[in-house]
Amino acid sequence: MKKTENQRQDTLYVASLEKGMRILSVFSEDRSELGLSEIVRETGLEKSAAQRFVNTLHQLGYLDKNPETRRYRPSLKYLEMAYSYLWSDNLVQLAMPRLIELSNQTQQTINMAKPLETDIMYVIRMPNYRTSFAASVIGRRVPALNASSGRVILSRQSEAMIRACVQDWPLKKYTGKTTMDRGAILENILMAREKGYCLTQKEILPDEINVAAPICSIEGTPIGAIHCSLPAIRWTMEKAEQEIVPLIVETAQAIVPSR
Amino acid sequence: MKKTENQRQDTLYVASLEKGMRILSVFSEDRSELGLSEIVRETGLEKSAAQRFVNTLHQLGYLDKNPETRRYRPSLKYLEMAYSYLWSDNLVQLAMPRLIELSNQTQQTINMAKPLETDIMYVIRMPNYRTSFAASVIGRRVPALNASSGRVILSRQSEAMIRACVQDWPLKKYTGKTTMDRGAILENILMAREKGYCLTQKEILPDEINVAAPICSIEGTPIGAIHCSLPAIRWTMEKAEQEIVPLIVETAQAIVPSR
DNA sequence: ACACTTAGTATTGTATTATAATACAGTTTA
DNA sequence: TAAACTGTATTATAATACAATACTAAGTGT
Repeated sequence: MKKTENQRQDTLYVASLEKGMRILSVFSEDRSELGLSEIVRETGLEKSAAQRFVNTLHQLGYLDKNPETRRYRPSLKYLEMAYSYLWSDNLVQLAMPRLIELSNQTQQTINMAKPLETDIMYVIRMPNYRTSFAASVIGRRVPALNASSGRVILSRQSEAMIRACVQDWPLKKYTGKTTMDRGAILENILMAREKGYCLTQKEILPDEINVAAPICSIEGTPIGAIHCSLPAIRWTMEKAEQEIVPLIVETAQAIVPSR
Repeated sequence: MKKTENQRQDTLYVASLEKGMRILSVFSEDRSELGLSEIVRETGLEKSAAQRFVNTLHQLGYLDKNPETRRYRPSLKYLEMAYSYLWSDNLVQLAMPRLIELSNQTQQTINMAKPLETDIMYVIRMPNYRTSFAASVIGRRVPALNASSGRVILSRQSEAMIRACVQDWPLKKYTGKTTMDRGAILENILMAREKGYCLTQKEILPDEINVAAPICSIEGTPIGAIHCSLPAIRWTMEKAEQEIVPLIVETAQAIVPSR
């Protein structure tokens, strides 16, 4: 065994726990069922280590085991954790009733997202018409620069910060129409900065118009965004601006977390 | 230190990981922000142990730390885990578009739940009018006997099994109208067994009528349920039976997982 | 403003516990 | 029918998690 490059080798760091969590987190959108050897491959752990940790997680109920195939899957405990999170986030609690209301009014798909590193993560989703599965589940991460929510959150930062982020942050090509031109993205964000909301088109899904407005703390720092997806077949940017924007902006502004 | 009652003391069980998970899972609906000492109290771990594990989980990004109060909260990683779970569950993937459709048609609150030990857990929720926060988030657990979904899932088991469960499983008093009479519950379930759906009233929320239908595998074993909540002010059991039941039952029957 | 309690943090020597290696047993592939 | 691959079980070793304890900071009550 080569000496691992573990800098944080203080006595307050439990390496075993890290390995266990590595296994929990190896399951993902495209890795939803894994056998032991696959886990070994994906995590880089020793076979015997993987064996012990998987076994433990199975006994604790975090991984379901298919006795036929001997492969593992995330269990409902994964969902229970989401429940704990959602209760701990008072922004979610504040926003929930208003988003339900908004979803009712507009009869469109409504989301709330929070910034997470260079991404945004969807924390509330209320689909209102047939969309991709990915677009209907919470916990999804998308590069902030790709999403109207991410852009409108960024738009509340200093202009210097915005420029830096637009330059450095990752960007992913989702559709043929995904803007990969960082200049255009900067322009879009600066526009959002002026107007107080962000409009995008066909960035992540081919036939979708998106409207987003920022949620800010009392001090003015952006902590999330509400966003509405509209089918581009039946909507135009102009119509969205007239009919949807006011509702989104008003709802977002009404959400001001106590602290 | 007394010799712990750890039966499963085989070499394939990593006790450290268990302790770490114990900390992750101590956060819940009513424990959403905890300091170190509180964690010590709630988990029963040694102070120094809690210190190490909390520290590790914080460094790994699973716990957010408020530098002011030095208290910890579940991080967005908790949500990311839900995302992994949802992708791994093909029942969820199958059901999602149909539930969106159903939510559209009925304009009522639609849920999908799965059995989990003696509870059910909500895995999809689509609120359509103002409800309690608890009723709008996934991952929530409710005793199976309390919920129409739980009952309708049970109703597809053998009558012997039903009787046993109705006798033994836990029951929680949510409202003044929550049925604590196990005889009445049995009757309700047997009725559901005949009719193929379950109707309840004011069991968990004071002004709510619930309609549930089972989702079964090809072999006929119940693996989940769809359920609709109606405000009792505007609905009666009869109206629900006429207008909602057919839609719910049809949707539930249309969901048959491949294997 | 005072001691006083409670909270979080840092350090260390020890042995308990996680460890890697390896052997074994089923399954699928050629 | 062998070969290559899975998952499972066992063991001796030392590395790592451990509890104790001391320290510091922040509240609490008188």
